[in-house]
Amino acid sequence: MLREDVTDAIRSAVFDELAAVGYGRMSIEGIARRAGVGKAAVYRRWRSKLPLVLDTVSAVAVQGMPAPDTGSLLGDVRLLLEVTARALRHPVASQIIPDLLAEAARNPEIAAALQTALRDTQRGISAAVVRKAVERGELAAGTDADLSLDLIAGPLYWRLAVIRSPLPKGYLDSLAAATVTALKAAGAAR
Amino acid sequence: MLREDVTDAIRSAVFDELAAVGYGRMSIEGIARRAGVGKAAVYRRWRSKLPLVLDTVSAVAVQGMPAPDTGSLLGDVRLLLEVTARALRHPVASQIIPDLLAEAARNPEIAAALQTALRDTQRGISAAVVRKAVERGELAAGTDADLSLDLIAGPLYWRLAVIRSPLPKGYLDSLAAATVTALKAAGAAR
DNA sequence: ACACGACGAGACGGATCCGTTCCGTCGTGT
DNA sequence: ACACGACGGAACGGATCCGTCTCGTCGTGT
Repeated sequence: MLREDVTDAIRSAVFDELAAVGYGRMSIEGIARRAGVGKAAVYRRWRSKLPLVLDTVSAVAVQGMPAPDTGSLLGDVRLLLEVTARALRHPVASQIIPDLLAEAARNPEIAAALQTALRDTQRGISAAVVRKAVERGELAAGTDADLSLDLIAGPLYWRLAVIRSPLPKGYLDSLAAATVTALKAAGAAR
Repeated sequence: MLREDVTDAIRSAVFDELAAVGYGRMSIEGIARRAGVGKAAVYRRWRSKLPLVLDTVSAVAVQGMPAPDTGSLLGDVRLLLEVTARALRHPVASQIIPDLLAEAARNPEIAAALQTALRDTQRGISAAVVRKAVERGELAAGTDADLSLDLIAGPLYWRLAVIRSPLPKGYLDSLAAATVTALKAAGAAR
């Protein structure tokens, strides 16, 4: 019977190691060292680095974020941006996510794992927000779901994970307002 | 006298190696092998991996992109998106840029190099586009330059470098129209 | 109370890379 | 024409990691 506390220590060490050195440089030796664990304890659970990371990442993704439902498109977008910003501010997340996304361009299995862990979740939430706005008459019926996700998620991800600049006071409000306007324009354009 | 063809072969190999394995796994041994060159030829030019990459990246960034000037905000944004999309479609670029950006979160020297190579350039172009639109009366005078860059660059980078989905026909047109609307809203909000 | 087995530690042979040093060759500048 | 030096190749000791395999210890289930 594998000890759960050891499993947890390893999973936690994977996150720290991913954040510290990235997937490329990550080593099982380093993870075991960081977790205070023998290498055998790791190999007893996962065959290699890839399944270890895939499993650890998938385990986190299960925590599905519920779609916001504030009654207005602006409110939903504002809340969605707020939650996303909070997630992307965690130093560990903002290190690991871009790192794994870059690695996904090279590794189809990582790409698939991130697809279901991040992309599908966000796409679903974004689609739900748009759908409800259409029902309320705030957006045109044909509003493109993919373009909507790009408009909602793109600027904030760019700001927090690419440029890595801080968010000035009131930034999320301005961004939410601009995004809602963009969504309306995107629906009207077709 | 160092031979220039050898220097070029090394620089080219750096790009291929960065795209193939990423900065973390990149090795001077691998670069020399790929370039068909002795390791000494590399060490004769650069002291280690970091200056090699910094120098190679900086060399590319010199090719400054001119700010678009089509006479209308929509035209400028549309052209800017087109040029950016073309750049981000190059497989090598779309592999290297996210990889180095992720590494930049760990390495201040890489961060500084990318700052001047990418960020400052884009920021300048975006600011010029916004400034001209303000002069034409298309945007309010106080339109925030940082938010504008986020709105212009974010969705397309998200789409091409994060999600990595193809651009449907007419996507750039819809995106440009939505972005222009967002920019106008961003200016009016303050 | 006892046995099973997971545990941390670490040694192992093999692999890869580091940065340096030595060759013998070949291109270049004067 | 000649010498200087950069070249590709290869080897070097040292370092790190791989994946496996031993230890002796210690926790757990029955």
